[in-house]
Amino acid sequence: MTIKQIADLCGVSRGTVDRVLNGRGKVKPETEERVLRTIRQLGYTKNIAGKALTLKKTTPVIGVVVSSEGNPFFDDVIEGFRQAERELTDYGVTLMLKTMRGYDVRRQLKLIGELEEAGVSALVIQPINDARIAEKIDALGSNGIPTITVNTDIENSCRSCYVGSDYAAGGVTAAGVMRIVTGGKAKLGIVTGVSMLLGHDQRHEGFEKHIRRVCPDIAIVDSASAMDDTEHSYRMTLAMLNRNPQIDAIFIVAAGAEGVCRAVVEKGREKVIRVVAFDTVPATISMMRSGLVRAVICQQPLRQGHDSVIAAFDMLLSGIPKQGNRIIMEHQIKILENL
Amino acid sequence: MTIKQIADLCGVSRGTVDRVLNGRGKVKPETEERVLRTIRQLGYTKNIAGKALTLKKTTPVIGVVVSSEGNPFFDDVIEGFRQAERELTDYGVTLMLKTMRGYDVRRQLKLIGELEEAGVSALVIQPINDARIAEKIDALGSNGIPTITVNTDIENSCRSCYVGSDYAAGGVTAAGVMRIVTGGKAKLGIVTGVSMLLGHDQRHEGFEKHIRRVCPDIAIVDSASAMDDTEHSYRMTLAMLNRNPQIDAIFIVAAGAEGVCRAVVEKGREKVIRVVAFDTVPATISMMRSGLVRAVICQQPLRQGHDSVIAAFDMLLSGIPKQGNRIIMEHQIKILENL
DNA sequence: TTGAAAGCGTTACCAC
DNA sequence: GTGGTAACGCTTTCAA
Repeated sequence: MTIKQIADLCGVSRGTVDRVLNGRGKVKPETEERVLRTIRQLGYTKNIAGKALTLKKTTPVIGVVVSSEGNPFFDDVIEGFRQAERELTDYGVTLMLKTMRGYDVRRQLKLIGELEEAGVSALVIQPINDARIAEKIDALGSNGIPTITVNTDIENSCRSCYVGSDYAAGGVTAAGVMRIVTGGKAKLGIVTGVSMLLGHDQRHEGFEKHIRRVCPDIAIVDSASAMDDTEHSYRMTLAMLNRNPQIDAIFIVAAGAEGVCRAVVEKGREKVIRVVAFDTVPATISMMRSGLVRAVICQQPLRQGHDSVIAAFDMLLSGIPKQGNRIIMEHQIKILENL
Repeated sequence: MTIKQIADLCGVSRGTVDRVLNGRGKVKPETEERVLRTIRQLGYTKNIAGKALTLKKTTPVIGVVVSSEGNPFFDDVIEGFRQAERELTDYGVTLMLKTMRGYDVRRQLKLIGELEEAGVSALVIQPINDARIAEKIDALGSNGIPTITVNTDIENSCRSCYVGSDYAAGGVTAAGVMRIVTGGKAKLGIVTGVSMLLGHDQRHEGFEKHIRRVCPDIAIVDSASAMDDTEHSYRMTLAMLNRNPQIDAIFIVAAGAEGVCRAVVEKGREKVIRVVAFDTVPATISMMRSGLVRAVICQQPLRQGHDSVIAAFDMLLSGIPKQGNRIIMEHQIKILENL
């Protein structure tokens, strides 16, 4: 079914059908009704090859906002953005990337505003889980600018699609890895993440619940807060190890592995403590090589970046996310051999 | 740079540039030279949006040949084929799927011939590693029909792209999993795969080499041949366990996990023997649930199917595989928690 | 409120 | 050998 066929069947012109399909108004109600009825009966879907060709004339810009500064995990995500951008050159699509440090709502709102000013056609954003951001996303949506959330999702907003991992499932996977690495027996310390991001708490909870359920001999003895910061996680871990010298395993919920490991080495416990962490950033990888980190759970940052931009493009092309409104990355278990 | 721009610059028509670009002949040598020179200088690449639109008129068919019968691993691969086919409906692309059982070269040649007769525009094939198949692939190539190899590759042919795993690396990953699952100490039996497929030997070799290099306390005491067949692997494993009652770990190189496990249970060794296997097929999954199989290495069959068809489509669209001539699936380590 | 026509980039076909 | 034209499906613009 093409627009032309619909038009012929209804005895109107292609332009009229286009106006109905895209809600551009200025169509007599009964004409609109007639068009809509035939569309419903014959099940029209926009042909993306045709749409792609016209899209090129407008050279659409996709805006991107991520808290990547000081967070090496995002190096790969951004590489994924760029990879997708290269794939989309034929469609005239370009990216406008704004990076920030930390999780300040006002700052994020400002960057979104700048992109809006610049006239972007779609948005890819790693949202802070805050009502003001959700509101902004909804406002953009009613202006015809779809938003894709990447890496972390946001509650109570009408974002078009989330691209990232299932954090709770990631926590369960990490628990399984811990089970195998420790042989099911350990005194465990947990280093937590950032509660401003929706995922970190979910991951932590998934981990603890599963450990308690299937590993009676793994005791969670203490926890420390890393705040996604190397220095902070170093000091907190050191304090934790001073409080609990019997700890022989550590789970790191999010960033901060470098600080944790420094503390472990400083206490001379690197032969005893088995660490399970998230994300294959350079620091984690080198500590895996040294044997301190036994396994890492990876959430495919490159693909997150790539797929989120492609999802934004799909929104421009067809108005619906091709793979549904949640594109979930599987967690990969990385050991020395498959780094 | 578009064909029209090139044409205008050379003072020829679009048709002529098209003939030069696609080698359709009937162009005066000096005209051709002129066109080629400007193309080289200005770096023309075909616009895929434009090409896609014309492709639709020809409703191209992609032919597929896989040895899927009796091999549940391929259920997911085929699901991936279908998923890609759905994504390509807008381009008028359809699939023509031929399945076979086992690895008979003549049979595979016959199926390829049938697809050629039917006028397919591109081929996706799980090739038997045999010179006759390689020849056929080359012959198709010179007739303008590109071939994508999926799941296993073939030596000495000019296939356009291989989509599948790196088998040697998969063997190394499996060795790492075995190292962790056994704590680095075991009497190991190996159940081998099918030597007609290029990958199985590579995987086996990658595994053994790595075990010998990093696990001095894992002794490889015996091996049995499974031939990708449940019955056969059952009998061979039983014989192996009778010969070597001290075996307490088994690595299964390819299919046949069900037979292996039956033999282990029959010998009453299911509490002692730790199995590491490949591919998350239903039988393997249920044995993982029962605790006999400790971990499975997965090579992303769904994505293999999907990406190979997309790669074939890319060949039709742009003449080169978008992601290079090797699309390598990462191996995923599956434990109970991330099945 | 609607229709007609041009254009996006490529290819196929027919005429010269 | 070569050029012109129509076609793929959609959007935009201009005219009515």
